[in-house]
Amino acid sequence: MTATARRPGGRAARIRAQVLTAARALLVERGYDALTVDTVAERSGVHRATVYRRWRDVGGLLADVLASALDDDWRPRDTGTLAGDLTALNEEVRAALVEDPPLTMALIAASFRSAPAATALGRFWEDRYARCGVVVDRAVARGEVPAGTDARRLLIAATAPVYHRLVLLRQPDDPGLPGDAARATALAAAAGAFDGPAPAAAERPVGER
Amino acid sequence: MTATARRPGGRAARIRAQVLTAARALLVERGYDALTVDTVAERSGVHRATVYRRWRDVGGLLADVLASALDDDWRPRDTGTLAGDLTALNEEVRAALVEDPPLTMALIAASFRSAPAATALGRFWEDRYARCGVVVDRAVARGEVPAGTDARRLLIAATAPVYHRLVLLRQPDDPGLPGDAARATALAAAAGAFDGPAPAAAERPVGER
DNA sequence: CCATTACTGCGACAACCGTTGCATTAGGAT
DNA sequence: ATCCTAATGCAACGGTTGTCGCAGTAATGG
Repeated sequence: MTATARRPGGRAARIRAQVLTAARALLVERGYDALTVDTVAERSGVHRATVYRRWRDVGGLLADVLASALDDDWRPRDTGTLAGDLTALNEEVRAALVEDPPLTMALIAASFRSAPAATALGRFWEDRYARCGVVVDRAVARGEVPAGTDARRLLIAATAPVYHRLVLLRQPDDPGLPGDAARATALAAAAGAFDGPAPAAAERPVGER
Repeated sequence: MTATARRPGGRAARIRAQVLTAARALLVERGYDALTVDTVAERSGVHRATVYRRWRDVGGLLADVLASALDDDWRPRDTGTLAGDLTALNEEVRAALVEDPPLTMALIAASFRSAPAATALGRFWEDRYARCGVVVDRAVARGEVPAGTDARRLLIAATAPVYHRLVLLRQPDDPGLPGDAARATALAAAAGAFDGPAPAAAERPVGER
């Protein structure tokens, strides 16, 4: 008696691939406003009701898209200095937030309408920040920052201003912003601003919480 | 506070007051999800079509609510130190973001669906940051930070992590967060991290290439 | 007091959203 | 090969959203 395991390969998997592909394509081609369940269903050749049953709404679709985008091989650049690494990171954040079509903005917007999309986006960022931990490790190894530096707090301090100005404040894009925030944060870190209670050089996966 | 300059007092103004009052009440009583044009219309006793014609959608309603909320007498607290002032400010930000009903979160969510709501919210925050400039002025006067410190960048560096973690990352509320971000920013400011309103490329710290 | 103008109430309408009951089909198991 | 089950296709539905034309009414200006 096998437990009611899902059927891994077959029609279900094919349908899922069709729908997610259509959702991705519509998102980059026509933007978030054109992304309705009905549009995705029509584009993918799958019936409306099926999409509603399996994904419930657009947020569920985007959550699945996000989850399926977690397994890439992205890594932060290595520029040789903490300020340089953080600047490069912030440039990527900025590029993602001002790109057109506004894919990242669309996902953020969706996260306010759908709980699944919100948690999926949180997981995505969690993964990204975890991968960035190596940036702080390198800075510690170079002696740029104290050994007890809290990588998470440092990374958030560096990137948060970029998100804040482009996403929340909706101020016009400023090419100097990534570098400014990066250098200010590096300076603060060197001064010991992020000395935290977390054990130094901790290599345990950040997935737990 | 001016709606249509054509006929300031009369039925039009009365209708507007009824609708905005109903919108405010519904927002605090039943939350953002219950705030539809139809609900507001029914509650206010004004016809659906009238609300659609004058405000277009929920975002337009919230934009008007926000605009009418700009004239309060809010001022940042004076605690005697920069870190204290920033902590107090961040505590207010945190309180606004975790309050229930989630009024601030509702306005942020609305800003992703409606351009008028987005600009209105931007104006609101712009006003708030301008009022907070005095915090930096006091710090300069006390000699805590250099005279050329850019108040805007400092304030954003201090508050952005709070918004980032509670709004974008959706991490659980952390009572220590406001103080941590405030102290780190005060430390960075004392080290001269926010010197200069528009740092040129020539002012990059040594060691970066 | 009357004429003009602007706004509102009203009802109808199409479009869209999401759900449901039922028949059919495809996968996997025996 | 045949049965069993889960998933899909299909059609219809009720509810919501947003718009429109028309008529009535309140405010303004003479």
